[in-house]
Amino acid sequence: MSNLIKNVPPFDLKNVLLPESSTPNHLDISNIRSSCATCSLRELCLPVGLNESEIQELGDLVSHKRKIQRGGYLHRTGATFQMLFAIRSGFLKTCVLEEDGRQQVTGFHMTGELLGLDAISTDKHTCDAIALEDSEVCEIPFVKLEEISRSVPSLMHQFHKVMSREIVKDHGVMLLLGSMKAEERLATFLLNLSRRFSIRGYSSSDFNLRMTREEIGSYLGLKLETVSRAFSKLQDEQIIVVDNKHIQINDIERLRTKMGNSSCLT
Amino acid sequence: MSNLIKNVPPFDLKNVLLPESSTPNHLDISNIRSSCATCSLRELCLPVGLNESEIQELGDLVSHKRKIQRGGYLHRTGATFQMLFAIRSGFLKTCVLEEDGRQQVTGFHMTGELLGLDAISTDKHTCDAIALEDSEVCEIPFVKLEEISRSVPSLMHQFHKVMSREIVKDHGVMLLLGSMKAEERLATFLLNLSRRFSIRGYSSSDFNLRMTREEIGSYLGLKLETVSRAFSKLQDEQIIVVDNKHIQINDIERLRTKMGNSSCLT
DNA sequence: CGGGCTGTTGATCAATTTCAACGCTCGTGG
DNA sequence: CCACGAGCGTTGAAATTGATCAACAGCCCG
Repeated sequence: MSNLIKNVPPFDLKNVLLPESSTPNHLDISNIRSSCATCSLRELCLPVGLNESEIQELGDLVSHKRKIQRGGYLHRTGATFQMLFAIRSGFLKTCVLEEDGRQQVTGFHMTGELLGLDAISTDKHTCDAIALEDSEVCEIPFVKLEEISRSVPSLMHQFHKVMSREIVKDHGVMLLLGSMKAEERLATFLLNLSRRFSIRGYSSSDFNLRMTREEIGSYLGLKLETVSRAFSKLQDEQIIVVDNKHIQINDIERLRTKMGNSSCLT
Repeated sequence: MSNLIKNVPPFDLKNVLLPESSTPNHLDISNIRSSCATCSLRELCLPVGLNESEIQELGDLVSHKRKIQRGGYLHRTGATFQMLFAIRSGFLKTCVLEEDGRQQVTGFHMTGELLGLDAISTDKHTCDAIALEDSEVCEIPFVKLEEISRSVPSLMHQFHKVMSREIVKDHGVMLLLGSMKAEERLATFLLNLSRRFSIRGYSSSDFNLRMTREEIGSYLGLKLETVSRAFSKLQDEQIIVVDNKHIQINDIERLRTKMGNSSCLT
C-alpha cells in the first residue's frame, strides 16, 4: 500500500499571518492567509449568498490550508471528525471500503465543494477521501462553524443548503444506479463532469479525466471493461472522442439524449 | 390518478390548545397538543440528546400535526418547501418521478424519521412523499427551526447529525446499488427493515411489508419479478418464510452472510 | 361475479460480467 | 540506453445475471 497519509504540517509556511493592511488590492493568493473574503471560490463554496462582514467571520475560521499529494489521503474511514474541508484546488474521490476488500467510490469532488459532511453523524469519517491529483483544501473547524452560524443566520442557512444539496445529489446517483443502463450512466457522468468544469471556467466539451476506468466503474456500478466499452461505443457514434483520459464532447445534444430521463444530475 | 392530496385541516380537533397545567402525568397522547416533551418518539426523533427545556422549545414549534391517508401525498415534487415532517406514525415512501414516467423509490420511512431534508437546497421538494399506510406527521416550520437552533446549540447540532446521517444512509444505498447482486440487495433490505422495526419495539424477525414488490424493486434497482424470485430463493433456503407481505426471518445469521460485506446499512 | 391489482413462476432474451489476451506508457534498474 | 514489469486501457468470447414476455393464481371491492 503506497498511499500513506501525506500530512502537511498544520501551518503551511505560505499561510503565515500577515496583517490585513499589508494585503493590497492585487492579491497573490499563495502569499496571504487563506480567507474566504479574498478567495476566488466565493461563488462556489460556503460563502455563497453571504455579505462582506459575514464572509469575514467565516474567513476567520479558515486559517489553515492543507495540501494533499496525488494519491494521498485527506481523511480515512474511522478517523475522528473535527474539520470540514473545502476544496481549494485539485480533485478528490471519496470511497467506502468493504470488508471484503473491494471499494465503492461514492463521489468525485472538485474545487469549491465541501467534504466531510458524512462524518457529522458519528464524529467519525465514514469514508476515505483520496486526492486524484495534487490538491489543496481549507480546513473548517466544525465546532466553530456551528458556533459562528449561531450569530450569522445566513451562514447557517447556506450550510443547510449545502448539506441538502448533497442529499439531492445522492438521490440522483441512486436513480442512475437503480435504473440506467451502462451507456446511459456514462453519458450522465460525462454531462455531469462537463457541467461542473464549465461552472468553474473550464471547457465543457474538452477535459481530462482524473480517475481511472476502474474508479469510474466503481462510481457507476459497472466493471471497468464495461466502462471502456461504453466509451468506445460513444466514440463509434461520433458523440465523443476518447484518447485515454482526454475526452472531447462533439455532440452534447446527442449525449443528452443518451441519458434518457435528463433531469436528475447535480 | 386517485392519489389526491389529503389535506387535513392545519389544526386537528384533537390538537386544541389545552393549558399546560391541565395535562397530568399520565398522558393520553391523542388528547393533548403535539409536543416533543410528551412524545413517545423522543428517543428516535429530533429531540435526541436535548434536555427538558430544549425539548420544550422544540415542542413549541411543532403545534401542527397532519394526517395522511394511505396512498395520499405528504408532499409533491416541486411544491414549495416550508415544513420538515417528523413521522409520528405510519409508513411512507419517497420517490422521484422521471420524465419518461417511471418512478424511482429513494427511501422508505417510518416513525421518528424526518422528511423534507432534500427540499432545503432549493426551497422546492425534489421528490414525492406518499403514505403506504395511514400516517401522521408533525410539521416543523423550517424557518423557525433555524431560528430556535440559534439559541439552542444542541438542537442545531442534533439537526446536523440527522442530515449527516441521511447522507451516510444514501451512501449505503449507493453501495448496495453499485455492487450487490439481487439476492444480496434483498437480504440487506430485509435486515435493514428488521433492525428499524426492532429499534421501534417491534419484532425483528416477524413483520409485514408495507410496500409492493414493485416498490421494493424500484428501491433496490431490480424488476419486481426479480424481487419475487429472490424472496422465493431465500425461502427455499429456509432463511425466511414469505407469505405475501408477511415476512418471517428464521435464520438471521445466514441472512447476514447473504449480504456479504455486512457493514454498510443504516 | 368480474375486473383490477398484486404476486409467482417459467421460458427466452439482452445486458453485463468474467476470463483472457494484448498494447501502450512510464519508471527503474541493469 | 535498453529491457522489463507494473499499471492502465481495449477488445473478444463465453458465462452469468437479470430483464422481458407471458401465463396464471389469489384477493379485494364494486
